[in-house]
Amino acid sequence: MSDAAPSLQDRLPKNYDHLQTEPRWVAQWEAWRLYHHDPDSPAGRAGRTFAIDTPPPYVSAAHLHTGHAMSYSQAEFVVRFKRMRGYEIFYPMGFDDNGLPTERYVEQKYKIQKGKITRQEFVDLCLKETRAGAAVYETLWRALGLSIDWRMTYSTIQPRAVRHAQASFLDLVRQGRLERRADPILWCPACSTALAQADVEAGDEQNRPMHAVRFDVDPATAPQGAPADGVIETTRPELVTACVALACHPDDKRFAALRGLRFRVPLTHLRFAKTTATSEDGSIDSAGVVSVADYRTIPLIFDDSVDPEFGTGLMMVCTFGDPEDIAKWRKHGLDTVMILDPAGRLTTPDLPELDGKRVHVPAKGSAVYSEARAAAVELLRSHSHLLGVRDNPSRASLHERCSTPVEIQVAPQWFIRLLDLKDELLERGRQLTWHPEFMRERYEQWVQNLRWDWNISRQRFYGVPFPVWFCNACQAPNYATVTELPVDPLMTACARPCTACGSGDLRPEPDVMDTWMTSSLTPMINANWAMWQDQPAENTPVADRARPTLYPAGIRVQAHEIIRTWLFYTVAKAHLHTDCLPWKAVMISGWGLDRHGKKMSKRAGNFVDPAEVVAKYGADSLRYWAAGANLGNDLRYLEDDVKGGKRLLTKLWNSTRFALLYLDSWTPGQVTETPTAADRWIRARAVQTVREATLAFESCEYNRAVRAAEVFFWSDWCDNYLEIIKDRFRQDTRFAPGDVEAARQTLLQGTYALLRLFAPIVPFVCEELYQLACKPLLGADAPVSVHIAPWPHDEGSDTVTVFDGQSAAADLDAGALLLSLIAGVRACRTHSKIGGGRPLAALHLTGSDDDWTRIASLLPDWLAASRAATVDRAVPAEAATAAVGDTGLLVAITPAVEDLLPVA
RNA sequence: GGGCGAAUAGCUCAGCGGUAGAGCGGCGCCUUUACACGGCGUUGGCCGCAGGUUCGAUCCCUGCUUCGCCCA
Repeated sequence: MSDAAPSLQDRLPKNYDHLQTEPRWVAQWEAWRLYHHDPDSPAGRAGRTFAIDTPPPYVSAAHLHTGHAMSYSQAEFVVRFKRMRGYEIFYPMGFDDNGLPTERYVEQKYKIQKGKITRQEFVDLCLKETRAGAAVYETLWRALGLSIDWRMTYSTIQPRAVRHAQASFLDLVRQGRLERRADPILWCPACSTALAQADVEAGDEQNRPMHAVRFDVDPATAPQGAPADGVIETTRPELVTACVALACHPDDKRFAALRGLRFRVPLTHLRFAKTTATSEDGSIDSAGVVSVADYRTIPLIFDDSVDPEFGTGLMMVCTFGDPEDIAKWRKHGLDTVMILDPAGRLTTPDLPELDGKRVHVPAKGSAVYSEARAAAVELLRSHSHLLGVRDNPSRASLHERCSTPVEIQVAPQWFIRLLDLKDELLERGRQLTWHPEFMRERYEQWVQNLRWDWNISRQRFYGVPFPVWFCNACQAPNYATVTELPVDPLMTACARPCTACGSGDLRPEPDVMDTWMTSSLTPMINANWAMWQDQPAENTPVADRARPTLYPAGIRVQAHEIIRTWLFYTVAKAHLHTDCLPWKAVMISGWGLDRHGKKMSKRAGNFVDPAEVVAKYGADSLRYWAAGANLGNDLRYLEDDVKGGKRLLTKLWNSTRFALLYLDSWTPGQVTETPTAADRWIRARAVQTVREATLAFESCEYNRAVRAAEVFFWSDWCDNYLEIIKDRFRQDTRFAPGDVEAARQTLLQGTYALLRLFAPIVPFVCEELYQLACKPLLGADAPVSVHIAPWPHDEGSDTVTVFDGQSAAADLDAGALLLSLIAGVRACRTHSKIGGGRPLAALHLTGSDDDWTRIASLLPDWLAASRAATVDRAVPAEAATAAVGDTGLLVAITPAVEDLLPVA
């Protein structure tokens, strides 16, 4: 027993207590300002700054689950690695607290609806909830040990972020990228707001029946012998009275005889149909009120886009059922008949049976028969226009925030023109470094399939206001100036008369911006892009000062489902505003799944509370689980895997305890070391492992890094090396002082290397052990914290900085043979039921003279590991033998006398 | 319908041209002053199916099947 045992017991208790340790380090790191960004540090001044852009989560509180903990941990593995590599890190946390998700959360929590509460009351509630939510998040992020600079926290509703969103808007106006026009737009009837293409998702496949509806030929247009009717099939029978044309493929022979005819729109004879002129600025042709004597009649158009195989091959074009309708409406200059109001109700005053009926059930999902559809089907049936109904599995387009089927409305909106930029945006996607590479395809596909310009108007309350007033006299938009930002036109009058006509009668734009208008700017917000033009002012708060060195950022980390939104919009904004990529690389993480492989979510109820896991197993254990994901792949939450993390912590604790047992009260370097075969082997393996882990971390493949480190730690370091050297520290006389010194040097440097390898993944236990076991022995230059210790591999070279970076093949081969010999003895022990702790009288080994020459240098370590006194070539005939790997050699043991006696 | 990913031991997953790996589980042994939250030994597999390329395929190519996701 070491003479320093008492003090050691105090410093390294038998068990590792994460509950006591983790909060202590959170506080200490904070006190040390370990994670504060310092642009004036040597690395910062040398241009070695690494900024990370992580998703500002919606702070609609209390929906946190281990999936969130997973993705933020994964981002942080890379941050910690980069920090140890000597980069000046910029790692802020953001909170996205504006926009629809927060509004819906507030609506549901307080059982209120927009429209039944004042705008200010509503905004106040949103702010209250977002503050509460942010606090919950921050508590968890701190508990997880995320190395965030909390001084740099931003929120998308704070003035700095609002200023960015508005400055972005004005810059796009300046570039002519923005336009306000009345166009058909995606619309959520439940949320009463316009949407962008990215806000829409495909619903599950459901049976949405096809209704066969007969359209009669207008007799006035029909020559002798012409067909009497045409039959279409539709899933939207409630929109029949909004039909403005029938369409078929030009080559479809079945409908050739219908060419030139007009058709009566069913039901429109009951009353006059109302044709609405919706245009405000002339972008829609005004059809005026059509005078219809009896039926409203419509033409047959021929269009390549009609699929002859679909339905009857004849389809109706409504204004508007889907994007295909819009395309044909535009291309053929069709009339506009709007029968749907913003709340999703039919407005057909001439048809009381349908008027006011809801098109969709307000609840989630797409009901097959809404009240409007049921009424329309009944009406069509009673007038003999409904020829049949058949099953038809298909998908609905849903608003991703509320799962309500989207409709199409026409209203003036602000659009960012993007469709003409597809090629440039595709090129940007190719310039970006993707981890993993295959995720680029998601982006490519999304950009290629873009069919809507970006509508950034939202008819909501809680969001960034447009910095715009309209002139009541001439309708011209009047923009705020950049220096006036942030501004809320609802609260602040325009500072100037109308620039177009000089009128002083201006009204604010009531809409707010799409939340992604702000979220797409996170790298620019972090760099304070909107302040780049400002004069540097001494009294400008640090948070508001321009930080152009942070842009473009080093890396963006996010999950795959928001490639089409967050990633895409951010790339687009950076392209438009700064003509570059917003970050050098992007790392795409997967989802946290439940044990059955389904995505974890609050709504589905299959979530696990990360705070509970942290309390039970420690943040390190949860992080260890998160590190198990293959990059880009989803990861199941299995408690057993978290337990595996706990096992690792315990093992690190115990092995370092062992090391300290023999390092305590040791002054390094007093004796010249003489490394044995085992020392040379483990050092070579350490170098090999560092190299492997570094390469993995470099490409964001943290799971490979962990695996490499774990294999080394568990199989080589603990199971073999530590066992081999135990005898060196005991009474054994086989080893010279230089051999013991070599073991001590190896213990210290190996432990230090291991703690650094694991530090990005399990930062708490590594810090604790570093402080206790390594720091006191590393001398005056020892880093304050393991988390700013130099990574044991130089960047940009192949230089491993532990054990002289030597990894000789001969040492590895010798070590492999040594391990085989040890395993042979262990097998013999098992056969003879003799525990590993019992000394053996002798080892016996077959083999030629050459074999024995080869293993001569291994004998001291082998005997030590086997706790045997001697080894010879006389294998007893009666002895059980074991093979030595695939060498063909056989090993046998002679137990100590006391082990021979109690054979029962 | 198009795209991406996955299919490997009972379970969860690595591997990806050269005789199949880990963890968990199972079985047996060892209570050994770092660790029983251990250790040692051991048991588990036509590496989804069918072709092709190759001296050699779990790995590359083609087709198919099933599952997940993205987009029509």
